[in-house]
Amino acid sequence: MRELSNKTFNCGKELTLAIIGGKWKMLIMWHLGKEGTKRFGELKALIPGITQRMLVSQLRELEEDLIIHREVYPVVPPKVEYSLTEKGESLMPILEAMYEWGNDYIENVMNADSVLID
Amino acid sequence: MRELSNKTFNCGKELTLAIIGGKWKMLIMWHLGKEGTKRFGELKALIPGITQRMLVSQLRELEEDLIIHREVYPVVPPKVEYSLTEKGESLMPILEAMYEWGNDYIENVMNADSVLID
DNA sequence: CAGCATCCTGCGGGATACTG
DNA sequence: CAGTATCCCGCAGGATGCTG
Repeated sequence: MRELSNKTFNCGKELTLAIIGGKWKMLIMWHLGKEGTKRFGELKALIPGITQRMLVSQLRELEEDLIIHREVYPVVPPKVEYSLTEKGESLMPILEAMYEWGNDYIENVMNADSVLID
Repeated sequence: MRELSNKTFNCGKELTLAIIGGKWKMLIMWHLGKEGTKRFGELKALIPGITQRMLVSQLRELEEDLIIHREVYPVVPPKVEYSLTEKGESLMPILEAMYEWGNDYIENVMNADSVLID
């Protein structure tokens, strides 16, 4: 389980944070969870600003943590598809709660609408 | 709202992550949410491994983001109490979900019991 | 007791170029 | 198309000492 087994946590929520906390991980999971299976190139197009290097590394870590599944098709040119595992799906309710809490915070606390890129 | 207003986010959940993502923030919120108001020194004692510098900075940021309230009593020696605001309370369900998901992950995926310090 | 002031380090993440 | 391979840098966070 990645370097996760080498680390210690004060509590379960820190482990959760360690898994979803990467710069682009929630975005990736969100797309896979809401829109289903995606190819590498599709994800790259869906996430403006991400570099290939970062997309690869974030995907690898999510895969190692058993959050996503990587399906390689032995064709030329290469075709690789990513999808959420069951464990990954089980994180969606948390992401949704964070999504709503964050949007509410932006509206009611920061009273701004333009903090979001999307 | 701290540097938060200077940054942009792809979506609400990233804002949420930016608020709770500090190294010790969830721990602090957890204690305040579960056990109520705490003094600075009590928090320090409750969170082994944290330095004074980090405790102060994490508390300041949480305060700036309106997650916790800081009550200063003008006495000698100083007495300062910290508690969750309503906004802070509204985060507890998310922390609890993360707590349970993480513990479940540790048991069923990592099948280990000793990853946790606590 | 509840801080602030400094100094320092690791590593998460960006930019760029190359390839089966 | 879906990746490696390098090089590089800012800053979150640790260590330590001082103070009203």
